[in-house]
Amino acid sequence: MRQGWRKGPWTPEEDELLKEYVKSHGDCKWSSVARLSGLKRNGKSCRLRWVNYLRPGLKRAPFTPLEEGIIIELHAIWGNKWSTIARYLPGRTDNEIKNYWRTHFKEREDKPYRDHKQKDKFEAPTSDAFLGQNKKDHCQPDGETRDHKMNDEQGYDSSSVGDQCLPWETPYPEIPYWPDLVVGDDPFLWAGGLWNFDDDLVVLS
DNA sequence: AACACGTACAACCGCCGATTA
DNA sequence: ATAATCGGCGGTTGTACGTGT
Repeated sequence: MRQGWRKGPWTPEEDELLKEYVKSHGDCKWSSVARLSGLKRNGKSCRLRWVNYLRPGLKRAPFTPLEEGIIIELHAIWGNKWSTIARYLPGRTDNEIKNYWRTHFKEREDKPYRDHKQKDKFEAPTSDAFLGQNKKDHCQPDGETRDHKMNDEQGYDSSSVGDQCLPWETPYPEIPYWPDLVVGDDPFLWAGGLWNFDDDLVVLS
């Protein structure tokens, strides 16, 4: 392994270098980023910085109650499949959702409502509020939530869309599913052209 | 005002699967 | 067939900032 990679917080100069690199080479080939961009960061660090911070279309705004509801529901289905959950929340990264879950819900999962200061805040709307009545139609017949450690045998059909782990049936047809290869970095989608959580869910016709 | 504590978030680490030589 | 490399993912840590005492 190559020694001497820089670590720690990114500087604005490094961000600019990385943006320039992605502009000219695309957001791939992270292994060559150090050689081609002049950055003293390894590929993984560059990829992480790009995906979680620099990528166009990231919201970087507080989670809305609607987004909270989506996270709660999808986590109940998929568990800690943060990247999968993130595909349903354009403009949000898996890291962002993971952090949000840990700070807002994980403690309560262990000790419900322990945090008196957050109790009221936790009254997040259930997805019923925005998913309508047919939620159960797309869950397990007995209404059980699936094991959080669901694996391929239990439900993923990873053959459907390349490496995208689609559930064997989309749990919520009301929520457009956005695998990366569909959404990509389309500024229109990421900018909320189809999604506007500040108001209401805009469903594709 | 100073300190302690809690929260939020950026970033790193280790593992795993896919790809390539 | 297999070892090396790479990209992606989830878990964890470090720290800046806010809030309470």
